[in-house]
Amino acid sequence: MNDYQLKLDGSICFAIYTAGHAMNRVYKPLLDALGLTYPQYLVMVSLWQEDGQTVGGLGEKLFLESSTLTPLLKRLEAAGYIRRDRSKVDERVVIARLSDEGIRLKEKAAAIPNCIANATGRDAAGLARLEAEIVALREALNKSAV
Amino acid sequence: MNDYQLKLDGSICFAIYTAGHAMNRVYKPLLDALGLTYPQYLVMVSLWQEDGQTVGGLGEKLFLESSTLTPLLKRLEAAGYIRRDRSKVDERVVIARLSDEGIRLKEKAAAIPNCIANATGRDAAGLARLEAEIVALREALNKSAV
DNA sequence: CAATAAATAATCGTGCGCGATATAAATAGG
DNA sequence: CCTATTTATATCGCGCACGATTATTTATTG
Repeated sequence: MNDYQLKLDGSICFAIYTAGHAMNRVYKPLLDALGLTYPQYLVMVSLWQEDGQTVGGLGEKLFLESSTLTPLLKRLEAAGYIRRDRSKVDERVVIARLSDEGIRLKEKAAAIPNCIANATGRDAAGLARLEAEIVALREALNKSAV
Repeated sequence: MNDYQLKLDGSICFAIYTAGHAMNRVYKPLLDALGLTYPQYLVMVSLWQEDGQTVGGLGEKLFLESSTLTPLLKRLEAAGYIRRDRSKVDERVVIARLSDEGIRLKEKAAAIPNCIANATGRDAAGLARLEAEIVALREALNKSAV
């Protein structure tokens, strides 16, 4: 029962891979205006939802390692959007907090989700349904990976 | 009508972004056994379907730039899986061809699509339907991007 | 047919993204 | 307490991935 062939078309993984690139191309001009990359934008969104998160906490939410986040957070700090402070309670922990400029940036970013939604050409219900399916796929893959 | 908020959950882009990472984690051990990365695997799959493709042709299929493909193809060549030759007809063009070892590698890779399909926990029909939706999303995004 | 434009790869710089490893702090055990 | 282990972040090396630029070849045009 070797049903699945070595092909690009018909491969859900290739579809996700290329959809991710396509998505980045849509975000790029919008994020350039804010001086952010997409992963940096994700960190900012996470901090706008809940300020003062640890590196590990952000990593769990965004599925990223400290080896990715540490330099990224340093760049956000250099850009003036966040501060990075060691926790007083536990000196191992680093906490990322929004700066005033980082807080102000939220308003400039507010229009982005609608721009992206428009670019997909789908209505809210269709997007929500598809998003739920992709999240379910992600969860299945994450469970399967040892 | 500012319906869409700055949140991670509910964002189809974040879902795709993280699903791509999850997918990579599943592929990694399978591809490590072949000495390939996922983008390298995509090039090999493309060449197994049609040997002797130009850099530009591969770029169109895989949605990648020459600045990504050139070094990647050089690594595949260094690994002994392909050769890179200038076209005799048009000296601007570089053609990637499978080596004997590259041809043999296809058999070792044959089981991978089934492994991945199993990891998704979905049946063939469900995967095909979801893949079609993600491809449609990709096309919509690519059209929207100027 | 020579000057110009277009096409094709390649190069360079920047920023992910991860695995492996290191460093330092906190906790556990004897 | 004092050592051993665990935890949290940081560092390093490698491979994408892209935009901007360059080099070379081919096609076009006056």
